[in-house]
Amino acid sequence: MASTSDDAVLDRADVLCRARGVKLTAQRRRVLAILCASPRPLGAYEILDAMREGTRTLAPPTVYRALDFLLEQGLVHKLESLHAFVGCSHPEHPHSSQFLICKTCGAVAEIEDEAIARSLGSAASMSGFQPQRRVVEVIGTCAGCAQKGR
Amino acid sequence: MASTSDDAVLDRADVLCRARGVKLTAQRRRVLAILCASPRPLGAYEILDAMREGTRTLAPPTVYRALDFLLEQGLVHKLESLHAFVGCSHPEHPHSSQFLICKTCGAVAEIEDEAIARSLGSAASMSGFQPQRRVVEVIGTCAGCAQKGR
DNA sequence: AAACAGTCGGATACAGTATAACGTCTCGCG
DNA sequence: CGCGAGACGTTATACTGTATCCGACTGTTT
Repeated sequence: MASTSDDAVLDRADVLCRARGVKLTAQRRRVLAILCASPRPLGAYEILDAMREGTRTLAPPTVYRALDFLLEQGLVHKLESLHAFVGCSHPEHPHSSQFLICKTCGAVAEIEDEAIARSLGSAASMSGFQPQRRVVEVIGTCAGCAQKGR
Repeated sequence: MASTSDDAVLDRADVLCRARGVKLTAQRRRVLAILCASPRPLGAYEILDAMREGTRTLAPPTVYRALDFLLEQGLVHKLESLHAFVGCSHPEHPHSSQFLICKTCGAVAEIEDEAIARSLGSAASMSGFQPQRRVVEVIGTCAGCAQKGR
């Protein structure tokens, strides 16, 4: 189910890539579209299956290459604790975000919390460490599932 | 190279497990010893190889079972971004710690930063999210490698 | 001692995740 | 046109993790 907001995301991605001088090819756009249309993170092989809809015959490297590109461009994120991928909710500015992952319903909320970013940064600089990539994932129960659960 | 401090860690682990009424069996102790003796995180199959030294014939489940136990007891941590494991540097108290991972030399520093824990906690509670597990890994360049690098 | 329950671990097989290596095609450019 | 770079197809394979079944050991109960 591709909603209008998904189309909007894709259009924004087009604009971004053009501005950056990189190519959002058909395959890459397709992977992004599939991720945006999903309410939950998808594994690479789930994406692969989705792309095969309609008799296409594709192999894993195709998906991984597209994902590599999208990750580089900040258009998708990888959830390390799930081995899965999500579309980024605000790809315009470079950012390092954090994720709240509900293990009950599988939903993932991407947050961008300044306090977390700051405390991470200062902890790193205290050790003279130069951060390049930040993985921040909190696994637990979302508000909705906590409600139902009790 | 099992240093004296490694032995100390193992002894502390013995005491901890006894106090908790769980068994640090020979296999589990062995896995912990291998992890503690390594200056860098090890993958499950690297641990497996290390355990095979001396003609023993072992299969993956043996290592994964031991790792599950050690993870539950907080004696080792898993680094999601590396698919690898490290010995915990302070297993006495339950804790959620954070990791600085140098992609140049492979060294990992485990830190326990109150500010990070607090900001994570407050971001979660703002969404009504109940955290169970926290994955915080910063990938970058450690002080030593940054020195040499330039 | 015999029977039993529970835990640990050996062994085989397999599922899921990711990449290496090589070939082809296309496009932009000199 | 000829060339180089990038994107993609294809095959094979490596790496990570689990399911399942079974045997060995321990401690307990009768």
